Amino acid sequence: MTLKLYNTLSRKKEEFVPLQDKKVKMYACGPTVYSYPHIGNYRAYVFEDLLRRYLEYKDYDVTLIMNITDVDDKTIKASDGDKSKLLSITRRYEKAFKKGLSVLNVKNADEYPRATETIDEMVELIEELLKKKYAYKAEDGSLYFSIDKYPGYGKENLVHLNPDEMRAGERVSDDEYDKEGAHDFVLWKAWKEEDGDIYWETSLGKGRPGWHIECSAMSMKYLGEELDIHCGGVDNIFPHHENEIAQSEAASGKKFVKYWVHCAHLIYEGEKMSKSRGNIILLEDLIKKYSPEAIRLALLSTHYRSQLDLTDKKLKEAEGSIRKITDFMQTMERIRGEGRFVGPLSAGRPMELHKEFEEALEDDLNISEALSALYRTMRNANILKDEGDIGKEEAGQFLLELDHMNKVLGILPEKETEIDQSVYEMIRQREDARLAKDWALSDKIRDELFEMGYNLEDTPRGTLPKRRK
RNA sequence: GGCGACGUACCCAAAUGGCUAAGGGAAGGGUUUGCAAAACCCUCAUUCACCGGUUCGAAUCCGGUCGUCGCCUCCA
Repeated sequence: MTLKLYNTLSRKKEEFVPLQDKKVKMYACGPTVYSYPHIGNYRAYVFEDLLRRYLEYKDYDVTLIMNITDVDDKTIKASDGDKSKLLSITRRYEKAFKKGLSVLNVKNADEYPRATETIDEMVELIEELLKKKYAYKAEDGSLYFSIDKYPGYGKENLVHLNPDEMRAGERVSDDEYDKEGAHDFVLWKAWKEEDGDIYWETSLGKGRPGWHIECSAMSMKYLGEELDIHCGGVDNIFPHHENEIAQSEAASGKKFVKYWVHCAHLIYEGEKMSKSRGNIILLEDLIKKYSPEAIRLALLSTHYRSQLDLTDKKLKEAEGSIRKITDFMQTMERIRGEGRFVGPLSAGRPMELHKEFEEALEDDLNISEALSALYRTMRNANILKDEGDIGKEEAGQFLLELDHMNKVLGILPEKETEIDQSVYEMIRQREDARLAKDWALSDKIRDELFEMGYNLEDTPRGTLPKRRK
């Protein structure tokens, strides 16, 4: 089986074949740390995590790099041109960002390089572009990339725009006034008074890097001049990624990225999140009402290339699904550990449904089909359970199936905590009471266990305790 | 104006030329159970925004119409 991914470059699904046998060099655009990340930002990171986990599931050796943009117009504005304030602000939001990733069970990238710590590499790259005449210095000392020198710009790569027909100038900011070409983009921004003490003295002059150059410099630093996968939100396609291609390929003379993979946006309750609407939703807001697993599942359960409308209803549904899955897992755990579930079994072995799960994900990460395979796996097992026709071995196999799928989905706890022996003792007492038809005592014990945090499930082969969430 | 995506049941959401249009949720009915919870079973789109066309055959391809949305130098 081969994974197929939709490549923005070709606008088609393509078979994924890494540049070098089983190694995957993956780069994901990270956050600009000037405020708390909202739930829409996390959708992209959760999607990237799904892709990364699936590649690892397929035994690829993935190296993932994610940048932290800790100096740009917004961060400088937020820190009033005070370098130490810049540091404290960006570190605070970087920390919040990483905390959110861990809450959502997003696996760590191999490196999170910061822009402010990659200045040398960026300068080096810009020097190379100057040498090759792709870059020029404007009157104010800023350096720009000249797209006239790079004929494929906007035509052959990610976007199909005609630079002459673009509505240039509508939102040209004041610090871009002396570019030679209307669409040239800045590589290095010369120092201005409002930048205060936020600047670097380099061979390029006193100033700071432009935004686009950091991703090129960082990816080259950690992954080399050619990458397998570069991902980010669809909004980055133009101009950010188009610019990255231009500057990287101009400097290296090599094809920068083999597969560009972009994630669609998230809207909330049918509306785009924006400051003016006042509907920016932070992870910490949602966490008050929903479990991290449910939030992760809700973010995951719409295909990454479709716009996701996150709603309260959807989150509640996801919460129910998580309960259903964890409940199932616990049932199987108990059966696996329960002595009475041994004996001759007539039904067939568990189906290898993780194969169907895999086949679904092979097709550009078709998550709906994949989740469908998960639900069908659970139903197969539950049918056997209801018929009392499941034993320790089968339960163990179903758990293995579940574990396979969860390696990719990341929506279940890694390991189940032990159930205290006293719980089993109480269950035995309740079973005695039930045999004696002492329903009052039986129900009293059940209530006590409920208070202790357990639901009971009576099956043909005995009672199973399940931890309440 | 240019580039692009989408419109499938009450809701969410797959299937992209061919067996009965996945799966989940909600709803109704039932089985099981001392009761409960959970689970399981049944029902829930002769039809895929609309109109034409191509084809033996279309939700899927082509043309048009209507509607929603994204991008066109802040953005995940």
